[in-house]
Amino acid sequence: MVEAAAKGAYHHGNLPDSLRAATAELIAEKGPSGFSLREVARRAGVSHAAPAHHFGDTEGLLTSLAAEGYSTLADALEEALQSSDDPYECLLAGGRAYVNTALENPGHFAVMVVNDQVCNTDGEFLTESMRSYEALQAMIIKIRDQLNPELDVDAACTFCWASIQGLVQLSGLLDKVADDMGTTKASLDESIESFTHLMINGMSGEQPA
Amino acid sequence: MVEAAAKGAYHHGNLPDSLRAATAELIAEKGPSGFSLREVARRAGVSHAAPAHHFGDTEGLLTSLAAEGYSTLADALEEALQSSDDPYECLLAGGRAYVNTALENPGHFAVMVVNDQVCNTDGEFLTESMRSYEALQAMIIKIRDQLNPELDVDAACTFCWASIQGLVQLSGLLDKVADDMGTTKASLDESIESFTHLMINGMSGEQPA
DNA sequence: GTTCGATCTTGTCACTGTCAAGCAAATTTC
DNA sequence: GAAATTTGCTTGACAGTGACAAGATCGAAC
Repeated sequence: MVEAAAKGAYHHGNLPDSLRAATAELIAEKGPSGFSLREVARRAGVSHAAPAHHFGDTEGLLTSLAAEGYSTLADALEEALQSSDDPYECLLAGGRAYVNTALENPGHFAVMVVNDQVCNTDGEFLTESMRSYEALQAMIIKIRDQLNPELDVDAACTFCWASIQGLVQLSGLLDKVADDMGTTKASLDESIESFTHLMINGMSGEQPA
Repeated sequence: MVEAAAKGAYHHGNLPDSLRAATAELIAEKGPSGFSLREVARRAGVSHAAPAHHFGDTEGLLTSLAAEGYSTLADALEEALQSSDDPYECLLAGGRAYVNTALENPGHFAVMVVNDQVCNTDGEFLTESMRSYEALQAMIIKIRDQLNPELDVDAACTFCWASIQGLVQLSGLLDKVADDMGTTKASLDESIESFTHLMINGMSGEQPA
């Protein structure tokens, strides 16, 4: 507690962080089903039972990884939220932030989105996922205030969240890593734009220029 | 091949079907991570290696289950497609069909949506998932023809698919089974309506009555 | 410099997926 | 209608897994 960095200086250095990193890397490489506590321990250079000491069990480790992912996502969304006052631009920035974060953290997102091994009542998990949700909510409120005063904010939030999450999934970002990160990223950028347009104007609305 | 029903009459009766059913039940009970080949074999009353004979390995069994799920979904979507000529009513019927099928087949949907243990290049899997996608596409074409001639059908399909899939996920239909099926079903019905409205009119559009 | 608690290791257990070999029943072949 | 063959399933084995218990080792506090 004396030094700033000393907080994380254990025998190993900082095992919890190393274990999370190893887990993210492993899942990004082999997919969620390729995960194993023992392999993670091996990669971090510790014995097979070391993870249990910090995270209890598999669920504990994966939950912690998911919380870390939501924390990163929340930061990105909050930044996007303040990037513009125009509701369309703001939502677009949010979509880009979501997708970019997913691309940069495939191992995290694989456990964040759908994973029955994650405890979604965990404190830090709840805090960070709520922070992400609230950033989205603020974007939707901008839309309500400037475009449609009668908009049901809750319904719209669920709608946007589901849509963007579905997009990330459909793009195959969650299984094995996209080896063609380049082309994936390019087509995703287009998708984000068409999604944003459709979310705001709907399928019956006028088309973009 | 002589009799109609004889095709499935093995020692056990019809092991492949029994194994799929046991798998769906097990996953619905304990979630995808609670699945085990040996537990499935136990429930079907056969030895631990019996499944391998029909499905090769875990991936084979889960892929087969996913294909079965998409087949059911495609049937439901095709029925919804023909339920109305009104594009809004048709899409609404499609959304209801999707959600109802998911509710009635939680074990199937848990492996259909996101699962790196499913081989998505499998023939039957491809056939049935394409059949589902094409039913949705036909709905979107109705929208284009009657509401918005300039609609990008492919983009709209991806959008709808992602949205509805995201909704099913967010509703927690894929983890553990919803024990409160009643209330879930009711709130889902509302969600489907608001989703359909938002997909067609967008967040900036006029609100429903 | 001893105590004490946090960090990590070693050893073990029941369980898992997969493979190889064998058995039994059904179907074919003559 | 018996022999041969294919199909359906069982038994046995092996390396790997998650979780637990007990012990070792290190850092810090006093």
